[in-house]
Amino acid sequence: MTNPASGLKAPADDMLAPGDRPYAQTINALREKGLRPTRQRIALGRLLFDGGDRHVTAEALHAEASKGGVKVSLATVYNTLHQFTDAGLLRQVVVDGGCTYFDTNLSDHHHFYHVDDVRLEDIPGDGITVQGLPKVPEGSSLERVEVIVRVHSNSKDG
Amino acid sequence: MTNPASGLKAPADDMLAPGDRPYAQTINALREKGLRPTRQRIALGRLLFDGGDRHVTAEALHAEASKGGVKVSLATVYNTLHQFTDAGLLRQVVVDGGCTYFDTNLSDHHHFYHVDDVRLEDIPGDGITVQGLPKVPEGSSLERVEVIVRVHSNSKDG
DNA sequence: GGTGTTGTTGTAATCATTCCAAACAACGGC
DNA sequence: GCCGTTGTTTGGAATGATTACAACAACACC
Repeated sequence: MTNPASGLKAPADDMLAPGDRPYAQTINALREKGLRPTRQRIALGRLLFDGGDRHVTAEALHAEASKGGVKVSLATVYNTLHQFTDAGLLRQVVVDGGCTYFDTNLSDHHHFYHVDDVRLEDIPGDGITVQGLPKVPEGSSLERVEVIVRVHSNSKDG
Repeated sequence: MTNPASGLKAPADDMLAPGDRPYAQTINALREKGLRPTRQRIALGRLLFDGGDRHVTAEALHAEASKGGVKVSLATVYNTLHQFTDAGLLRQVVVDGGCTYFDTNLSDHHHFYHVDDVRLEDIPGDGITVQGLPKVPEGSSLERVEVIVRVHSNSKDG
């Protein structure tokens, strides 16, 4: 568990009665990041961080929230995704001009990009190393090395 | 010279009188790709391929053409960049949701992305190897492995 | 409970890009 | 060289993701 956002997961606190403030951990995690634990942030945080690693777009998360009965505007979804990113709870991944993906997996890893399905997939195992990288140019400092493996689906029906 | 687009470079043909059809090579190169050698394509091709490797956006190329007295619409610049890409004369590089870059360097290489300047730079030397890549997922086939080294400028005045 | 601060919302604005139908230009045959 | 055919260009409208904004709501603190 290397994800600092794991504090947003559902509380393991079994002393909580069902229906009683079940998001204590979520609330604390948000507070620690200096984000007020609002209804919207809590709901989006739970969608993002309950369960495994995810790659979401703003539109997709908004749809998912709406479907789940969470009333939140698209503008707030964008705001929240950016705030979570700034707080280090999410990572932005760029693979395609069309839209921006946010990745809940913060560990050092890379991606398959399924060009035909417009879908992102973590590259399992952190065994990837990039050899032969030159020094970064004068006056620059390294932020991150991204490896994106672009793949096509070779389906017979495509 | 591994660039198939090199045929678009200015003719070395010194038998051409100045001002006389100086674009014979360009015209042939376009024809070979099944593209009618129009005034616009010739002009954009020369901007792109005369001189060293380049990374351009549609907007930037359009501005450059206009500045150089070439009358061409933005729509045509977009069309032409995509046609050149389909013809294998250009490569598209995605680093940022904001806009699409086209790279005249077709050799197997990677990029620095200067986040603060919104600028792309070839990584010199093709010595980069990526180790430990897993097989591509079932039903998928590899298109390309992209390595993007994201760097910030550590300027004192920024 | 009043009040200032922070967050949310709907809508308008922005920006890169694509779509479209009409005008235009290159080609091949004569 | 002229002409019809076909591919290309064009301006402007449409699109789609994202951001900006100003009004409204929730909260924190006294």
